Amino acid sequence: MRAEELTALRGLRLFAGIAEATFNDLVAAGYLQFFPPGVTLIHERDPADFLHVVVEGMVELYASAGGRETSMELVRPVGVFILAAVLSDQVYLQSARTLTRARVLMIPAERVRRWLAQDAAFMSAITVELSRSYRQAIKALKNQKLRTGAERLANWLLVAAEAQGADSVMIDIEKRVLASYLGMTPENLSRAFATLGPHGVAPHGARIQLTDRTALQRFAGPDAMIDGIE
Amino acid sequence: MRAEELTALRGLRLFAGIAEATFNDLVAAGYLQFFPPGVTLIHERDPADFLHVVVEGMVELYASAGGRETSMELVRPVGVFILAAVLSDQVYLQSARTLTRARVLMIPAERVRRWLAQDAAFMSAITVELSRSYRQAIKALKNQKLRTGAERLANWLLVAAEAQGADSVMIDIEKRVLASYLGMTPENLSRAFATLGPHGVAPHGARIQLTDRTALQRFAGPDAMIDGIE
DNA sequence: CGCTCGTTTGAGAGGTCTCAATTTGGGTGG
DNA sequence: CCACCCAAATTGAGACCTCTCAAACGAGCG
Repeated sequence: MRAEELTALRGLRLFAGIAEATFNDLVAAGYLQFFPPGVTLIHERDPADFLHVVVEGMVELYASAGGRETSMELVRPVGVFILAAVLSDQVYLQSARTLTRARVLMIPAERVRRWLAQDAAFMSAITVELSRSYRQAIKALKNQKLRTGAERLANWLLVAAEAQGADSVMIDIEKRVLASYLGMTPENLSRAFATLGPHGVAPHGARIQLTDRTALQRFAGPDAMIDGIE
Repeated sequence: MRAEELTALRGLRLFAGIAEATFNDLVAAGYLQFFPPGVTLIHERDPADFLHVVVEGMVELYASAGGRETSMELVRPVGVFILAAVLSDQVYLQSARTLTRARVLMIPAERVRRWLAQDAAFMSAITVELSRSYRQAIKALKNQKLRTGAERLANWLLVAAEAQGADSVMIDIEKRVLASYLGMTPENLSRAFATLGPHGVAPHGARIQLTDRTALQRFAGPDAMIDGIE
């Protein structure tokens, strides 16, 4: 592993303040692997064997039921996923697949649980990370129950514009994935973009021009208790 | 506090295995109060001052945005709520109000955080509870994104029937609250019941007769990764 | 007995989905 | 370098689901 990657890993909330020995052993016990795009890393309903850390590339968490499927979360470096299943030694509630070529560190669940009991700082960091995940899930649920599709898209664009610090948003995932993440069909995403036209949104392929941020905000009704990132 | 209530509290996952001194101090520091129905206990956006435990009655967690409101969770004895906000010293993402006359134990957040650092078993128990809450939120999100309203109702009925161990389900909350919890309007809940008619569901006021469990299951498509309780 | 509030029913509008056809854009092989 | 090809994205039509507004119904309470 490259030094800068190690540094990035060390910077994870999950490892904040934990003993050097704990960190080193966890990373040493982990398998760092490259995966091509489209590979399923974990399957819903399987027992949680590894804690996964995305070091490079992008991973999609998704879930299925009754023949339908939906995107639950998009994980970018450096991000952890399926922490809860690992901690309580249960089955995964979500599946995960690579969206791009990706580098993933997989730490044996048993090892995580062992250090948990021995390193109070690690336990503490995990609690923080778990709280964050929980609150993010609550926000996603509110987003889904309290807004229409077009409103979810509008707010997503505002957050993305903020993150990219520009007057336009570059969408670096397939629109079908974005549609699923926002809880709609690809067809509906296209129509949602059309709906946002009068509110200062002009799509040019993957680059979305925001010509009137104020109008978009008026339509979107952003709310820190839904859109806020912690 | 009555002895049986203390026992019930002690049985909470949250307090499993923690030191007697920790438990006693937490309970002693808490305020145990009766509230009439319809009282708002906590407000979204307020800083988290107390960890709440429902000892008696029922409490609804709900959230608002853009003039809309939705029911997020129904907490019965003995249940804890807003744990994540208390742990990370943040604002509440949800509001809470009593649905019935209710008895609630409120433990100062600062006290919870203090013991957290001192009692490893308490920290561990909190991690378990937090994991459970997180997974429940993920399930709720899947339920919302992957099912129609009628399907959510059908699965809710199946779970309730299981819990009540009968061929009929007694709904002990207002139907408008159930509708909001299931992510629909009261009008739509009525229509959802009508939709389930051909699948062995016959409502008689608050008592719902399930005349054909097999047919209802076929319609509902129950899934342990959504409806399972942990 | 009559009021009030929750529930149900009805009608119409808007949102969302499916299926199908067309267009666009990126990648490959000639 | 270009033509082709495939997958993704868009557009269109119609059905279904869900919401709003309005009115009728019914149970509980004064």
